[in-house]
Amino acid sequence: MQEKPQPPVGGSVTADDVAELAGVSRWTVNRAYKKDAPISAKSRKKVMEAAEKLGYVPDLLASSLASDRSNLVALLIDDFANPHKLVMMERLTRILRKNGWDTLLVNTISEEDASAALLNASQRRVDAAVLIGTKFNHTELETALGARRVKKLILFARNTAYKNTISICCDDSDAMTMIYDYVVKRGYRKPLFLAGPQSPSAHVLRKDTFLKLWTDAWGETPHWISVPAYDPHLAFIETRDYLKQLAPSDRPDVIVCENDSLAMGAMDVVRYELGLRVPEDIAITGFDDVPQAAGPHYQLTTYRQPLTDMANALVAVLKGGEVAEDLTRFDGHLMVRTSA
Amino acid sequence: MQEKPQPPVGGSVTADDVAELAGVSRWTVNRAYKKDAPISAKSRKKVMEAAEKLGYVPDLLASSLASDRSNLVALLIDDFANPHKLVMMERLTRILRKNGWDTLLVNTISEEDASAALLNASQRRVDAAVLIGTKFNHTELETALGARRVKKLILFARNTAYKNTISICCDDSDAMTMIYDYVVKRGYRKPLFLAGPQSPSAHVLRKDTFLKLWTDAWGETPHWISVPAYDPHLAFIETRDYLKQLAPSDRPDVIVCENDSLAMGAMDVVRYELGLRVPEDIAITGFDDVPQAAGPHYQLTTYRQPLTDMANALVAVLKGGEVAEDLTRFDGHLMVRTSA
DNA sequence: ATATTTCTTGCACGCGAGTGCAAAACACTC
DNA sequence: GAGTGTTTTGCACTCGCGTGCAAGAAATAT
Repeated sequence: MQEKPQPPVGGSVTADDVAELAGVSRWTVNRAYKKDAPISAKSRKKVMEAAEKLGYVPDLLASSLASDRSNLVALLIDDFANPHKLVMMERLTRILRKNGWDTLLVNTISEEDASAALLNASQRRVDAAVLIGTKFNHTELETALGARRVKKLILFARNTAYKNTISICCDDSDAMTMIYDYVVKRGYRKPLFLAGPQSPSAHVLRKDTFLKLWTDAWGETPHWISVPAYDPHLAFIETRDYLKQLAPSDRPDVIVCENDSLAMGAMDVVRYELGLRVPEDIAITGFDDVPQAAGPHYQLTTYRQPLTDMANALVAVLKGGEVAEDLTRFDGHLMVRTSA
Repeated sequence: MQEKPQPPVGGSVTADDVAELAGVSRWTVNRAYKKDAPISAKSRKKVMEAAEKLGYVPDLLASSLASDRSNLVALLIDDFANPHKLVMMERLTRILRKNGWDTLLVNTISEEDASAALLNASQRRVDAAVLIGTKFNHTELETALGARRVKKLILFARNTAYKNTISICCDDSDAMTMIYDYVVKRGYRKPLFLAGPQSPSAHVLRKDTFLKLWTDAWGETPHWISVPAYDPHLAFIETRDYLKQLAPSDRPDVIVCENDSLAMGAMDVVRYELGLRVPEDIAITGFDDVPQAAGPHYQLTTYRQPLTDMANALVAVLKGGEVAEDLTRFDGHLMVRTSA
């Protein structure tokens, strides 16, 4: 029923139409839209007025095709259970948009679809693929680069040794060292490390750093368990199963988590399954500083990454210059709250 | 440094290349990729082999340009504080992708950027714009339709009386009636309604329905307050300010919230600011059934919308057929948990 | 074997704009 | 006002593929 939009004329207005009305050539019309193009103020004005009158907007599809620059970025996510992703998406889309890029949201949850989705994105000639997922594997990356149209592959908030890839993240080992120092300073001595999926990808660095620091300083390696996804609910299950089979005297006095998503699940276990207090009985630390972490319930001591700076760095990379600084060493803050 | 991908030849493989290698014309190559196109099995096979060998993938940009069908949908969001959005995004992207559509994520948080973002999306000739935001205003919609390239405007999980717009949502008034019935059945008699922004858009229907039902049945209109965004933290603040100035005897016995995002904020107030118990002192209901609502902490009684069905309906609309059924009357379930 | 019908294939033209260069228009100097 | 330099403008060609139609090949009928 609502089948007839197109209040103006049928079809869309092209640069030719504008050119005719403005009494110039089509190329001049296009120039009018290009920042610092060789065009006189007068004819730009004529063009803009004509464009306004006709409701003309340049067609990005045609433009991308002709120029081989799509101003499109694919954002690949496989982890919609982690609220931090929402924060990242908001920040990234906003900052990318401000700089002229649009964002293609690609859901790579199911393994099979992942490479298909990536391929599909590449068919749109995205200027870059940004991964903020967790489980990406190397063959997937190969696929991405294999499809020649993905010009840049960027891991956001993740580090990796994989070549041909640009990583924008903070220094996990510095960050984890801060957490370690804090935990030790507060007097905790029986830590449990709660890790995410043990894929060959990024986060393991956090675990490894913490375990190594602890082992070097105290002579014994802390226990640790792994959760197959950064999902609070899965973290809840794994942590519960682990803690419940432990004698009370063997319980940790602090659970250091790879991120907030896991920390929230762990805290729920401590309180609702074990009936213990946080931090008096068991303290908890996270990573990411999701919005909920600041709420009265969790009050999570965690680490906040400088997302805005990182997003701006992403823009810089997209703009193409060789970026001088090291993009894997951003510094964040330790947010101290009451959970530890 | 990682500046030379393109393992194969420089530039990308086009249908012409494939055609040459396969010994057919370019058009036959394209036909090979088109479901039920007039082409012999033999030549399709030849083409596919050649394509495989060269690593050819059809260019969607060129295709969209030529066919005026982008298979792109713009997803507009202005509310990244509500965890339910993450669920929606996951569901929508997955189902859209399965049906051949890609998703452009457009952040419309800042009012100024909103119409610019929308315009920008329209320049990519999206097949439709799907709004899952909250504060969209009518002028924005006008802008969207004004840019002739937005062919369809769809409100997802929101109802509206606005013409030229397709709404896919569940029947808010049925849903709210279920909640009302439940609340009454459980014996609550002093409700407070916690509403979101009072824009001329959708959700007010939930508030209006509840207030009307209550007023009709009990002769007096419940108190209600409004939060300027569906943000748990803002809900916390508003609810706290309201409840704290109330004499204990005037406190509600149940807080009916427009959605879970608000409900979580409200519950935190009840517990951590008032030091009361949920549901014994004050019960709480939500709407949406976000993942956290099922966690041990909130255990929120809420209403779950049939997102998958709704997403499939969206696909049906995109596929263009006049959809017979009423798209504004999906039915969800009341998820009864311990919060009320 | 010839006439028909049906399936395949090739092609001209178009989608809407970008690029680099050459011609045209304007400015300025002496 | 001719000569030189600079700014503007126009144009041919290209990007990779879709559409509709007409010619060619293959299959069926007579």
